[in-house]
Amino acid sequence: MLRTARNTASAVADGEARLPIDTILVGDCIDHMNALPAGSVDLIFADPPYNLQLAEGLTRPDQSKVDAVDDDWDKFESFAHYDDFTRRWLKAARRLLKPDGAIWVIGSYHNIFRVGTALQDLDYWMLNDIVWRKANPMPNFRGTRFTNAHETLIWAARSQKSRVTFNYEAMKLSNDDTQMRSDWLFPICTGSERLKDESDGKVHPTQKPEALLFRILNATTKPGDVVLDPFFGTGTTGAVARKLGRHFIGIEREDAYVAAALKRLAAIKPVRADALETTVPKRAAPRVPFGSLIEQGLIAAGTEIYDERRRHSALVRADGSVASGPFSGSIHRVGALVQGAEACNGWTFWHFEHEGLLRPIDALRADIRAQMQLLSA
Amino acid sequence: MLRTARNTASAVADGEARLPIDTILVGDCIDHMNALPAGSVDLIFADPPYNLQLAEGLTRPDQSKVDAVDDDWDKFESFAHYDDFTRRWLKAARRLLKPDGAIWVIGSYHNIFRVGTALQDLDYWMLNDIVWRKANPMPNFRGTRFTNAHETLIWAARSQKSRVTFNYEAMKLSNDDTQMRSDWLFPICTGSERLKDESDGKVHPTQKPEALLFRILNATTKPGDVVLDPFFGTGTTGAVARKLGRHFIGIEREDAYVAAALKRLAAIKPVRADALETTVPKRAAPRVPFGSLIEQGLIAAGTEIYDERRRHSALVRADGSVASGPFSGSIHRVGALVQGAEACNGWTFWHFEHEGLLRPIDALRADIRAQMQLLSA
DNA sequence: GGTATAGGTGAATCCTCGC
DNA sequence: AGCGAGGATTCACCTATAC
Repeated sequence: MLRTARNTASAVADGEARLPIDTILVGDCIDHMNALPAGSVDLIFADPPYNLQLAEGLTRPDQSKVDAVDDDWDKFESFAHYDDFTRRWLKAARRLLKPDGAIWVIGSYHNIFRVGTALQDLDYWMLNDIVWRKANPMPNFRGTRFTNAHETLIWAARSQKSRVTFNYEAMKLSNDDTQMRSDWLFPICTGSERLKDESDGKVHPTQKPEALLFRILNATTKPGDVVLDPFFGTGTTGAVARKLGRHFIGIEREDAYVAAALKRLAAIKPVRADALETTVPKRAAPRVPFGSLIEQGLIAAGTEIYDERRRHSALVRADGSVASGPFSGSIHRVGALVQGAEACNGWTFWHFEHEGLLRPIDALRADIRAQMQLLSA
Repeated sequence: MLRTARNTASAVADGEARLPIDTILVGDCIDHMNALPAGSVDLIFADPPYNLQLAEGLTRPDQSKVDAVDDDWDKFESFAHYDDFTRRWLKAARRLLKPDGAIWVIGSYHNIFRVGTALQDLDYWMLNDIVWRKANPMPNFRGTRFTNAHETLIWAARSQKSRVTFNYEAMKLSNDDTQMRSDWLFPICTGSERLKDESDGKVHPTQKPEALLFRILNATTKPGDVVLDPFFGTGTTGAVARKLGRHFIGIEREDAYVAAALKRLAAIKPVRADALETTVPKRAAPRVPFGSLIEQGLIAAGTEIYDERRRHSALVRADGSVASGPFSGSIHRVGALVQGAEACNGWTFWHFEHEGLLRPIDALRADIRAQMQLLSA
């Protein structure tokens, strides 16, 4: 029997009539996932039990006891049991994903290799492994190993042919205009962000920082997407999803975590809608054929166009093709041919003369797109 | 039939009468390992094929072709075949290790999860996973994923009860007196260190940097130890072992690699024991991209920011971009656009309001850096 | 002889749409 | 489904050449 805790009046969209959006489902994650409709979820974030094999009673050099993860939910009899559990929840998760859906799983060296192998065996398609470098990891108190200063995340598509969401431009521009790398630096979750119980202890032993989820959801979901977290804990995924205008479905077994998550989620304020807007990336911008530049008089048939260094030139013809020596065809084809290259982006390769300077013809396309924007507004 | 290439007159120690020390064994690594005496090796370093499964023909944005790893030795029919190969060589390797011996294996997300699972299944005992962060990785040319900027190493003991060598003090000393962490930063192998053939091409497609092996051997072997490398390639492990006064046994199948390794090893001069200390680069201030200020809650999405004289303003958006009138993009890009300038340092140009006063957003970056410094101290 | 510019390159599972 | 065409995409190094 499944119990459902609903924390908000949920706006249920068409076609998602049975999807318990912005809700925590209380109980076993495999049972709950199997009861949800197939192909209904955009992204899954999972922070499964790590199967830590800790010896009893780790103490710090000052003899104080380390509050280790020793909860029952992290206990498995063997790798075989852990693998069985892992494969069952990953299989249930895959059924829930839309064809272009993706999954994130976080883990440590105790379990991430089992998870990665299972993902590959279940025909997920690996996209990246990401390293969360902890700014403030727990030191290795015994001085017997390297400080365990990172955790590993796997980002995988539902299948090899899935065309997953990746907000490349957002990642790049938020990273001082260079590509976001696979190694991320964040502090662990401490201070006021860390949920405390009545006796001021941690509510959850492995609460993840919101910054981590912020980057994940920003990078691999769109506003309005549905994000499922089968190991919801105290609801970090839900909290960030709400802030970012995404929907969540949480599944959690422990009542104490559910209670803490509900309280936390009730206090979340979504960010302003206009702060969720993103720059339209070039690849999502409407297609503008070169011919329409000529039709609209932005460039005249008979004009000569050049590459940046004037090593090549071509003649713009009335039918939207260009000609250069023995070659003629599209701006792309001719750009490739004159260079002896396989391919070429004619929009950035070719330039026209304007007040003695060369400007890429892509600037004219941008003018047309701006004009289209105005007209449709 | 096994062939043996011996590059030096080897000093054979007592009890190691049959151990081909400081030698390259030419041929299949599993055959060779099975022919060596059990329990005779202190450490194994292995850089096995990664099973990359690359598609045809990746080009850079400038249309130049990427010289991919397409060697036959990296081709496997399926994960099952790769697993079978992995388990066979790891089993042979384990037989060779002394009771307190250990192994290092390096890989990428294509193979490292298979390797890690196999290690655990074969009763190796995992000690750390280590992340080699590449200072200069190849970018993601298509803008479809995060830059694959690291590789993963696993350090594992022969068994749970092995008492492995770990030179904790040496690591701490060489790391500004703080514990060495599990994330290591090194450049990839380029320049004069990279072995070139007659036509100036690379001899081996995946030559590892000596700095990586330096740290590994410094951390987990003692002078005089025997280090086996079953995928010897052009002999980085052997070169560093000799420099550090350790013995090596290399196994390699490809004659071209063996020839290059022999030539390389012949030129190695072991350094004096007292000169083994490595110089440690000063830790640079961590780069803090604007997006991480939002992720970490130092500035909220939806906040307005201004230039010093409030002539311009912009909206901070959740994805790390800012928007001002018709412009949106990075803090730098939009700073330039609103001024009509070519470039702009957004960190000093944009300000936020704090108790009625404008403070540059650069102050928030300084806060994050100070916080990270504190946390890691 | 330094300095500026140009060119090359690295373990990479690297596109999308319409016919 | 496969195919062809449009057109999107790069960072930190290194070396060589030109002044």
